[in-house]
Amino acid sequence: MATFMGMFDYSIDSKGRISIPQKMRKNIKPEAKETFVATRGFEKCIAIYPLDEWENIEKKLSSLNSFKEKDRLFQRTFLMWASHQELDSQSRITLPKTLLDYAGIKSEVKIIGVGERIEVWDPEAFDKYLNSQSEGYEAIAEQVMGLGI
Amino acid sequence: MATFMGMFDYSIDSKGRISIPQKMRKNIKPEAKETFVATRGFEKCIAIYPLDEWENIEKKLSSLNSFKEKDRLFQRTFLMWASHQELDSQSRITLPKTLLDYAGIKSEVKIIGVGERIEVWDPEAFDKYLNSQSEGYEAIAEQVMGLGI
DNA sequence: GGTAATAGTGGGTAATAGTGGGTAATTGTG
DNA sequence: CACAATTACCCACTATTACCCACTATTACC
Repeated sequence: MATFMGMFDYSIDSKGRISIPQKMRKNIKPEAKETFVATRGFEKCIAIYPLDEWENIEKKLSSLNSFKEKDRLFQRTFLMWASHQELDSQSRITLPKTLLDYAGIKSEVKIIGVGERIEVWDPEAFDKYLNSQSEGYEAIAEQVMGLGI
Repeated sequence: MATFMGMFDYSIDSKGRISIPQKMRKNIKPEAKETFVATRGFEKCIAIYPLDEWENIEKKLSSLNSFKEKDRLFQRTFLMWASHQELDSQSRITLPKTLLDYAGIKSEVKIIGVGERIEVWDPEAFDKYLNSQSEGYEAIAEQVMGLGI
């Protein structure tokens, strides 16, 4: 599994392009073929998966039954935000305007590595998200990681 | 499996033609032979399947028992809306007026990729559909995909 | 510490995707 | 059989995208 980590301040140019940090590029598998899937993330951000990771998600999706109403709703709302993007010769991808609008991104972004995916946030939105949490870092760690690591 | 995704704002011209977005065309298999089947979708939209995907649906339909009344009803209502459409030299297909009327489409449309099919919506109808859902994106994801993605 | 390599950023130009419409062929109708 | 109406086929325009080149600041290396 590609494990992305770290936090980077980058910028988006007038054509909607964003560089993928070299520290993240170097642990992308060759089978991802320089291709990513950009989609709406949970909370107000953009999520970017290398192709090989995305295919795991597609496998899960293919088990849904499109003759069921709730499955259809999820297929639609989940897939409508997604799009394939290939690295250009400068190691950038283009993010669709719909996603930039959703995430409230203007020109500066915060890129963070979150395990199997990369997230792109508007800097202010990210601060706001962190500050909106009532519980601190240590408290959440204890809840989520439970009995220890 | 051809996995269509993404959301596009397109228009229908005075002859009822609609372009198939290039991002969707490029993951259509050659055995689909530039042919699609357009039919009535679930909810207020038009569903478009590449020929090879449609054949899977036909297989499912053929497993129905036409000696049962309910099966007959479904066969009829499902198939009566369907028609083959081939791409023209500009990568467009013509949508029958019956379908456009059903979906309430005037001239602007929202095209969304939903896995094995492409859906065409009237923009307002699509917003209405999304807004009519009581649960948000994150909540539905958790329900349908279980423990998270 | 100085120099070379490279990561991140910006922008110009050619290709092409999306859109619109004209004319010929086809269909079906009176 | 002639006509109207629809459909198929072709050509043309425009906005977007893909591809390429260029610059600067940081990082790696000797």
